[in-house]
Amino acid sequence: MSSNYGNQMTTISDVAREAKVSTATVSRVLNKSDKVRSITRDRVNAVIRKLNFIPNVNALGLQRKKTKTVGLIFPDASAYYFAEIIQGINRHLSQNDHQILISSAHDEAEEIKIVNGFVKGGRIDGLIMMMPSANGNNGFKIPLAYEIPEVFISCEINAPRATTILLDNYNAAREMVEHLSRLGHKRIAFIHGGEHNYDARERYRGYVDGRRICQADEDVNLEVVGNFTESSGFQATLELMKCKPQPTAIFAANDAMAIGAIEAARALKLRVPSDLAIVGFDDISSAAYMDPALTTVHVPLRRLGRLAAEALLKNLNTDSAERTTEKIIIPLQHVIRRSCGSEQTVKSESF
Amino acid sequence: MSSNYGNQMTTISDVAREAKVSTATVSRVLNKSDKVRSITRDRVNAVIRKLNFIPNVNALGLQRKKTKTVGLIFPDASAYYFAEIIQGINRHLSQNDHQILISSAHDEAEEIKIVNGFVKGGRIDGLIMMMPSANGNNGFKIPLAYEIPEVFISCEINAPRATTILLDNYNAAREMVEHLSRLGHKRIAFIHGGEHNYDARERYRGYVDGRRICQADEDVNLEVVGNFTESSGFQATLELMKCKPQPTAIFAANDAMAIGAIEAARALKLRVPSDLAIVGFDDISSAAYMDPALTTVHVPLRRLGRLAAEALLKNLNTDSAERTTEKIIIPLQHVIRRSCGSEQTVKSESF
DNA sequence: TCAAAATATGTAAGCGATTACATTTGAATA
DNA sequence: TATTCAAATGTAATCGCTTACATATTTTGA
Repeated sequence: MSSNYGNQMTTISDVAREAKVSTATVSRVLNKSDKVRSITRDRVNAVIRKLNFIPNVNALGLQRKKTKTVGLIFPDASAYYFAEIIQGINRHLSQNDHQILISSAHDEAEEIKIVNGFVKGGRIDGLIMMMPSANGNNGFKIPLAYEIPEVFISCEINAPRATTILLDNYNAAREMVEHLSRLGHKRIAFIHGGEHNYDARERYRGYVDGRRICQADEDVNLEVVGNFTESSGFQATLELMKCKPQPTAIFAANDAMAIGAIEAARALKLRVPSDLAIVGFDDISSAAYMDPALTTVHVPLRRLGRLAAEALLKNLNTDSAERTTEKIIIPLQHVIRRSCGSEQTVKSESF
Repeated sequence: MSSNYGNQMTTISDVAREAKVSTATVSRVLNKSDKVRSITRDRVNAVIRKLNFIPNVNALGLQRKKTKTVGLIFPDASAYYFAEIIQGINRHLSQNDHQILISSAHDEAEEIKIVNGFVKGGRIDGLIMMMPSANGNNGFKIPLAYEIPEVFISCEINAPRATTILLDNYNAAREMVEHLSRLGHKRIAFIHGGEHNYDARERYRGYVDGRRICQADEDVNLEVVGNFTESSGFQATLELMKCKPQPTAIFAANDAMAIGAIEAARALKLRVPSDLAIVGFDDISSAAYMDPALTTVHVPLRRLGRLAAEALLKNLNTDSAERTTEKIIIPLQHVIRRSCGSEQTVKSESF
């Protein structure tokens, strides 16, 4: 049983002994202090290389109160979202010599517990949180009290001295409705992603406003609530098509539900887009390969991740008093494909 | 500039002072030692709760040589794979009070550097590596020298005292060919995933053997190399269909390439499955929703992740001398849908 | 050449925990 | 009540590193 780091950890003392200097000097070399004679520096560096010495992170963290580690919290749900964003974050952080500690939380109580452990345990220097279900008024207060830099992705907490990164869901959704309207649709249905989700709420808001602006039908029967899964999109569509008069277009709050909607249309022997136009949101990778290819809104998830990482790094060496409250909004672009029935801008998918 | 943990970190001394005991006693309470009088224990616990004390992880790591952290290395590539597996790992580890430090590496040199930093830096207690491109003979030696427990996912390094978890790609691929053969196909083409990938090589091996067993055509023109992307599947299919006589079935080494193949068939005005049967491997979530729904092999990625986490945890408190070399092979199941043209087992996709 | 100034290096305390060992406490026994 | 001994608690060293301060060395200038 038990075991320490297993093999011999080389420590700074080993290096000092071998190089015939004190640990202080080794430390100065490691930290690129300028007050070391170059001949000494070379000797120490040679030993460091020879022994393959890497400073112990725990000792560093204990002493410096910095761990070069960033915490990343995300909900269990959307694997695709998560995977893409984390890829963006990861790339940028590792290029800047920082590590990522991850954890997923189902609810806010769990989230608070995790963040609490990370921060008070001295594990992390900064925090990136993805929690679309949070909304300022449900008591999500604790993490904000900590004085490490924080970046919130897609949630509407108005966190002072933190950075919030949001997608411009509202305008993209409104413009999508306008696009459908220009194609002649009057009865444009919407499959909601669920009240508890920030992105979903914003997309819905864009839909409602777009519908009004275009003077399309404002029938509440044209709105059904799904939960971002294919099967909910399928069910929602069956529901919507019972409505009289039937909708001629369906706008799903994400691509997965749009795929379910297409499947449902097929089950109902409706042709997409001629009988029923269907559009989504996200531009997942398969959207371009489906039949018909899905008209949707492109969401640059990796870029989102990179922006989050950049924002965090910027604040990592900043005293909390100097930090500002920032909100970054990412504009979104439509990708017009076949499923909306528009022929005007059919981009040839470049294989 | 600068900043420590920001707000007051409560330390064990704060607790000791407040509870009027020594830090040793607080430590004993924290570690559930039985030699603390219950009245003292209660008093200390009350203070711990009152001050919201959480032990500093760096101090713990320095002292105990254990960080309750597991390193997770994966290649940059396959987001879907990664996301699913990590979800499985994450769930199991967090239930068992362990954190995950992630990093992605493009090549093995980078990988070695990262692992080296993690291990010698004292950051992690164990390691899970996903690196399908590794193969025992290309000098991937260094991580194996460390004495922390290791789990390798989908790679064929024969690591002593480590656990390797593999998918039963070979048999699943062979059986898929047999299935196509039973449907009457003689010219079964294969889109390879690339020589550098373990899963791809195994699937190819299964294809070759299946083809021979079924006495299907053994024409090298029926084999094209792709790279696991949709577009490579598209290109590969255009290539394959130039072959005379044309293949009547295409087996793609993963679903993404199968999707590209279907797209290509569509471009060539071929109907799937009547003109050309197409099958994939992975069972990605959209496979069931495509048109036609994709016949494929289901790969239980989350379970794979959980198994990896379990295997690692099991070894975490085991001395390296007591560790055994283990190999876990996960059997795979086919999912027969429409794209292969089989009507015998069409499972109704349950919405 | 020698003192003063400037620069390089060493010494030792401390970061926040654990733990071997020493000491105190209190219950049991005579 | 005094004595003994086990149980409870405290003291201080330690983990690997940084850094203020002390000391040693080199450089500079007269």
